[in-house]
Amino acid sequence: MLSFGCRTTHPSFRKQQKMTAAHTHDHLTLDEVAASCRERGLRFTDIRRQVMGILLNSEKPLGAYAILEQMTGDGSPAQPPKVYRALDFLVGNGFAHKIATQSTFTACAHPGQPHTPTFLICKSCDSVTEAEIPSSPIQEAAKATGFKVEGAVLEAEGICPDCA
Amino acid sequence: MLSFGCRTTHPSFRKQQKMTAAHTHDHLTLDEVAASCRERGLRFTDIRRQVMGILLNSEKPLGAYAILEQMTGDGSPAQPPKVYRALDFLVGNGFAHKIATQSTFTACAHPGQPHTPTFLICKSCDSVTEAEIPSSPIQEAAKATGFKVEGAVLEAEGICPDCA
DNA sequence: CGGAGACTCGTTATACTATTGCAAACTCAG
DNA sequence: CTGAGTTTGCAATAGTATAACGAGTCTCCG
Repeated sequence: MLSFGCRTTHPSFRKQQKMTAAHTHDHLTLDEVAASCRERGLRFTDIRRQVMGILLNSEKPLGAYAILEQMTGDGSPAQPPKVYRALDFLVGNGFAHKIATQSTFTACAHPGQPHTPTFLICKSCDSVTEAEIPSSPIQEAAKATGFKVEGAVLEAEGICPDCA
Repeated sequence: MLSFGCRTTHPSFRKQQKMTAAHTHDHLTLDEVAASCRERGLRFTDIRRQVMGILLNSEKPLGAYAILEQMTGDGSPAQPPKVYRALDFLVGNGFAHKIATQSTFTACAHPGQPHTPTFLICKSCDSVTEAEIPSSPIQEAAKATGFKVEGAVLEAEGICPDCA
């Protein structure tokens, strides 16, 4: 079951969740990220804010160079390390996720707690939904072998409800 | 629980499984792949055989260009498309897997049935073990949302039993 | 204040991963 | 043989990510 507050790029799925524009749990706001950083003693710099804003604004996950293209604000031609460093920060602190099978990045839909997101990627419409699996079965499978899991990537490709 | 016949790159783990050199289920042989191709009407060409051989021979997953480097047999400098086309064939037909988080490839450890492998990647010794999760939890999580899963990637990073 | 240490940023260059496009060669059934 | 479909050779290019290094900035603490 999807947790409440899941983030999906699929417009009509969002409608199903009966979210409102005013107070959506679809994702964070920049101010909330800023507050979280303040609490945790992290520096939410201009570049990081800019990248986070671009991710929050996007319907779909974005590649690093797609983000780069949107960073034309300051006049100087943005360089890759700028984006990758910001993404490292955002992913490392749980504000965004990397989708490994696509080499794209997306804002986190379940902020607050460290978690292992599951991404459901529609082959037909390219929408990506961040679901949450209650108790990770990977943990169990690994535990049986003595492997200590510190982080996991779960990504599924298929057909979303609206395309089916 | 790990299925019997799991393939791991970790030497001492292999020892725990009490595998023998003579008749190991650690992985396929080239002849078995060839036979499987014959059965299914697939063409197991020289290039594909060569790439499969390199994967089977390797302790660890290999990047496409690492494979390329080992393809010096025929004199002509091997081109990337050569390797990628062979890998597409091998992965597409279940003889090998791609490890998305590393952009590497490895021989399949559970041939015969289509399956969703789980890779346990040790941060310490870089070993990679292919485990198998009985009933995919992703399937269940997705089913609840109406998402139809056609393929999934499960990869966990952590510490293997021998490094712990 | 002011110095030390840690973190962040700008910049250049480069490494690594993967695909496109087209023509030639091969394979196999009819 | 012949034609359709597949595989290969080859050249170029697209896309993703990091290395290295110096300069600047923040914060803590004396």
